[in-house]
Amino acid sequence: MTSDKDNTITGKITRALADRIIAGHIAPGSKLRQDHFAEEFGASHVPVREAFRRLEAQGLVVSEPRRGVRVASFDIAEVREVAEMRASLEVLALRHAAPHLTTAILDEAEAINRAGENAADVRAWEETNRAFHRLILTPCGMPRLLTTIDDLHAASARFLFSGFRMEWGAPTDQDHRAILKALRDRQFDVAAATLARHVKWIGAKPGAKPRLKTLS
Amino acid sequence: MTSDKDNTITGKITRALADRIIAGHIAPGSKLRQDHFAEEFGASHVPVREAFRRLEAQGLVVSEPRRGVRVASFDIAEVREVAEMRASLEVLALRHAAPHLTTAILDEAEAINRAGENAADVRAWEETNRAFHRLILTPCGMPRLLTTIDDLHAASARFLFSGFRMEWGAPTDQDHRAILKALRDRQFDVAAATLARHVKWIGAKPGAKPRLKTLS
DNA sequence: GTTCTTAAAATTATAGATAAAAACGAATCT
DNA sequence: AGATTCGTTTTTATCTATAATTTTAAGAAC
Repeated sequence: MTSDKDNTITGKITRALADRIIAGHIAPGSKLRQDHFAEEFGASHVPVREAFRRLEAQGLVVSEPRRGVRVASFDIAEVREVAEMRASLEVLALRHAAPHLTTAILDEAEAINRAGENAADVRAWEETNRAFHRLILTPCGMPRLLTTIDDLHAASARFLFSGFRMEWGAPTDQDHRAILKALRDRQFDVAAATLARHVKWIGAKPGAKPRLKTLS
Repeated sequence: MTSDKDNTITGKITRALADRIIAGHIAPGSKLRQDHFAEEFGASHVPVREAFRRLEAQGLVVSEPRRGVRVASFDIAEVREVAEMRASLEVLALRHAAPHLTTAILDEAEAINRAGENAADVRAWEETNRAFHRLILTPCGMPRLLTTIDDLHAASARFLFSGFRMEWGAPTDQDHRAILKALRDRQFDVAAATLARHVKWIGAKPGAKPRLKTLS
């Protein structure tokens, strides 16, 4: 989260490109030409370059000096890496958020969870999934941790959208329910363990086709 | 960790500014004026702006649109936050690195540790401390995790250098030795637990003067 | 047919210039 | 006296233009 509302052109380009990359609209490894996007957004290439730097820091693009930037490609190893990082950090966040979780928050989380079960497509489901995690983790009051988790969520979502269509929904929502129940019962260790397993499961899914190329 | 060797002007400015901010040469909250640094580095302000975006992602500066960037200020809460994140992530890295740790690596780590005991000043000690951690964690083979840890190390170092002069050295090096011993004995859980305590200790140090202002 | 060299085209990286927004200060009004 | 408004000045954000570097392609030599 770079800023509250970033009305600057750089911010708009950053968000637009991030959305496209995450949605898989632009294939991994594609060259991103600054003039192209400058023309598309009706801007010069200077803000485009600044947007590239932000995306680079987010891990969505890789930049080779004097050679331009490409959409970051990821293999199954990196997906697992992101999943493990998420597991560690979300558990940390949950530990600190747990004491501040009110019944109202848990009720809202349950509502989001129910909405996720009826999600029409992967995109909508991912939206509610992210909302769920964000809701129960935000009370930890650790902004740097939350932004790092957000970046990891983006990477996860990218994988989720990229070509591989697995059966999504049921199992994870069961996990969500189990987490909420443990939180209501004040069994924080159980909640944390369930959360860790839940997050890692995404990366360890055997059904994932490893047809993603690694070019670096 | 933007690139291997970043000969571009943006890279040079980024490193120079990061060093100064970490070393405490520029006070937290100070405005960073792009023209000023453009002139100092004999460059235009475009690469300066790109450097700002990188530093922003690293958490070293905060940027308000149309208002410029300021050196990020940090209070004791954020120091603890960074310490906890480091603890979680370094433990994760160590768990994956442990199986690949050779005797040669551990010997080198011990040599670095010895060098750290004779460090003349805080700066030199931090250098060896970072080298130690990096050496035993790199074999995990998780690049994203390692760069995130590097960023957290930078934040930690910033706190270490900022005004507060505590007795450094002895206790942490004992921790380092304990970690190495546990690794040699293949007691990975002990090593991980010691590492976590060691990292958190930095942030929890009661001797730290909380005279750092938070302006946000 | 392959490979090396060389030239041309495309693209990146930076500089210089312009417009717009915010900070600062002075003068005026209450 | 204090507050407020208006204008000046500083600084940011962006655009246009230029230099340098890489990639592409063509042609010649082997």
